[in-house]
Amino acid sequence: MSTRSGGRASRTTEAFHATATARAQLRRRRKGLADEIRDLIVQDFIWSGLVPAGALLPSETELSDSYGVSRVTLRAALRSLQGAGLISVRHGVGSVVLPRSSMIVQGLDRLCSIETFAREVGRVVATEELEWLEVGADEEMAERLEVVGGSTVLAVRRIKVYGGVRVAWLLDFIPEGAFSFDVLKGRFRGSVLDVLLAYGELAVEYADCEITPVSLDREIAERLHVHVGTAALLMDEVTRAADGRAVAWAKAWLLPDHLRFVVRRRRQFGH
Amino acid sequence: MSTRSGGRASRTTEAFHATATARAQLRRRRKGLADEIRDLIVQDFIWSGLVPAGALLPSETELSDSYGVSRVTLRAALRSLQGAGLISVRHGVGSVVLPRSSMIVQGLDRLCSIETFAREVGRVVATEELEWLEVGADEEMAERLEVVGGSTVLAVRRIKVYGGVRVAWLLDFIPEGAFSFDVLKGRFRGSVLDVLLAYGELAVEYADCEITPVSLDREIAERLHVHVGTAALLMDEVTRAADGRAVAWAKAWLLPDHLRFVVRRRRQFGH
DNA sequence: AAGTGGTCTAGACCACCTG
DNA sequence: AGGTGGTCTAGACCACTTT
Repeated sequence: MSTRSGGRASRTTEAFHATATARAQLRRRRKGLADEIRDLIVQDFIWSGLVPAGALLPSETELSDSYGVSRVTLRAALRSLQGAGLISVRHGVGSVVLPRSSMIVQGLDRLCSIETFAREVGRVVATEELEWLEVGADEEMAERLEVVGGSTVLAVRRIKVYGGVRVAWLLDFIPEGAFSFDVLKGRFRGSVLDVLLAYGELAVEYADCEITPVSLDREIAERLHVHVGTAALLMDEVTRAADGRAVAWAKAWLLPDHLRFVVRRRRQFGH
Repeated sequence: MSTRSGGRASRTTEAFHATATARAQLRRRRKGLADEIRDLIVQDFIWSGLVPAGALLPSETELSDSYGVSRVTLRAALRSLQGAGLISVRHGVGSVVLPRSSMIVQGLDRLCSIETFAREVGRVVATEELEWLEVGADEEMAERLEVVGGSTVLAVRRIKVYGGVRVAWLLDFIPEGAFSFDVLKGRFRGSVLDVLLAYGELAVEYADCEITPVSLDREIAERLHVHVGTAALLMDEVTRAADGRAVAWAKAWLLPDHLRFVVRRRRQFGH
């Protein structure tokens, strides 16, 4: 077997050659060729278990031949996998599949909700004091969401409760036109992000998130039932679709006693 | 003048064409062509003030002709400038020079030093109150660095100063055997990480970093010349080589007034 | 020496924005 | 319509690692 730990999956490629090329013909192009090839590699070699952690993917030349794309495009796909922490690319050696992180805490670089994070570790986060409001965009909202001032924005506010304790105060703003307000309210189960992510047509891709340590002022401290001056993490992020459109602006004040924030910092090559 | 705000700097390129091409011939290649071109663009158009904030750089075709590189390479340079937040590239329009932030923006998922981030935006951070100590590993150090208790550990402490203001208190621990203490001290220019990253043999790959908002206690508040209770970000991270060995443990207390922390949260692939 | 990834090029075509 | 950025290709050569 050519996919043993440490071996290269050369011969495994052959089985894919014909079908991969055919599949590439059928591809929908809205995502960019490199991204599609990336997803195919993940499915065909990593998720399938064909190449286990520690083993090498087929070489760039083999992969580019298999999928019928240029080596430049194939390399863009590998670079993407590297950026996601799925493989490590080593000069003169090959692309090593990395072990899946056993991290229990949520990585900040993953775009998913507190609910999803809790569910993954078998816990439940409750939502309290939920409020929906339709407001006119003030100057800050207009700037962050890239809409004209005064246009309608849906605001959602609520408290997150975990193990009977208030752990976060969340505030979301969704501009009119980005997503149907009615659908959002109907499908809402505590997280705006989960609804947006579930809608493929919206193509939500990423959020640029700024992190600031703050001392809670009276207003928010009262909401969270903690003392004024308690240290908290403020996450301020704009969620964007693949085309760069802003689809939501979220602010979250998070208490560190019950939530841990972890991020894997990786060495960069392209810089 | 073609570099007025909102205008394109077309004609300004002509002046550079001859000299830029000549300079490109003389370049040293150890940095990668795209990175060198990026640096030249920053010097020639941005730092020089030739293209003010809000105005457009010359087009990609013009720039690639000027510097004598392919458009692919030129685009890699622009992508890099975009990643550093110096320009905004807009389809069908051009590359807009962005106003320079007085804050140092740190992409949390990138493993690089405060010094490197500052340098990328043309700023400098200074190091003060530097102290080196060799200590025996206590229980916590032994656990984090995965060494036996009591083994020798090199500790480095210092304050980071930016624009005359104290912005961070840093503490690093390096276990014996991971890296020559003498080489580290000799090459140290303010950042332990930069020395480690520069050593290819060490193969430093990533750091797992935990982020916590804290209210500064008296000891650290005094070091940073701020009030007790000031909000700060505590970053606690273990830096690891490709083979998983721990090569350093760092703790940093960072004041948010002059440092910004951003992270791009990405959707997970496939589903 | 052979095979791998790293970089760069010239050319082509497409999608987007603006007059 | 014309210029801009966005993407992709085929081919070439270099640098690194392993045999």
